[in-house]
Amino acid sequence: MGLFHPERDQLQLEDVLAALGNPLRLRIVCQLAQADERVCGSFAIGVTKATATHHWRVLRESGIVRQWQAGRCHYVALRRSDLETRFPGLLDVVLKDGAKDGAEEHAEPIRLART
Amino acid sequence: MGLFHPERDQLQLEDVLAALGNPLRLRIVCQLAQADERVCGSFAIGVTKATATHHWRVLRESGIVRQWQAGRCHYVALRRSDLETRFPGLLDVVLKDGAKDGAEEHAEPIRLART
DNA sequence: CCCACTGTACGACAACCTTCGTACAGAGTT
DNA sequence: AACTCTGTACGAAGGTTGTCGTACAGTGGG
Repeated sequence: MGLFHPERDQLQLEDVLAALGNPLRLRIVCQLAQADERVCGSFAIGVTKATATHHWRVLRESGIVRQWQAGRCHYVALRRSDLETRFPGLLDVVLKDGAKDGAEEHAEPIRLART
Repeated sequence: MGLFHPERDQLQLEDVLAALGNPLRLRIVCQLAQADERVCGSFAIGVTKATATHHWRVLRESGIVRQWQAGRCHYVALRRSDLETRFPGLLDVVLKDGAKDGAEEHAEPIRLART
């Protein structure tokens, strides 16, 4: 069950905006921007694994993130250069705004709800 | 029955992105950007009046456009400076992308479906 | 080989979104 | 006053989204 990733020139602005137009996904992207890559499970997003999988899929299929498996974990990274090529400036706008308010991760993470 | 408009400092990036994350509204915004203000009914968007009202409301309540009544018509305009102040660069990104593909209005407008 | 761990697959459910038709409200015209 | 025109209000239908629980698949460690 390979993970679908759209090619850079298939990215649709409308899909990217729709993916970012959700508070949870917007926070995830801002958190992710502070590292080059991270393990999916390391995010303190306060939803179950099933829900998290759903949101990762939306982010991946809109072309915002790339995911790959390594051992038991899935890694995830922002597709910075692809986004910058197709929609120059967009990521800057989003991240700059996210930096203002609660983009920082909690010192005491919420972790997944009920595992 | 006044039309609700959020203040500039109440605008939420997430709402703006969600509003733009719809093909119809994205096209409307790109068309609207080519003029300072326009009559709502002058857009060739191919949906009924009721549906158009819905989309104008989403755009208005997210803070992307301002609407006001003059005589029988409603006028609409992009809130360029408010958007630029709160999310600098965002509108540029969106309009630049919209300029590539079908942002131009049809010479032979579709007009409303079934009036 | 069996267990623990990370994440996906699937099915369910409620909430929301998009669209429409119909009815109505307000403004201008005749 | 009656009519037209633009757009809103409301309710309904159908689709999509966000969330969850449960079950399963793949990997690595004992």
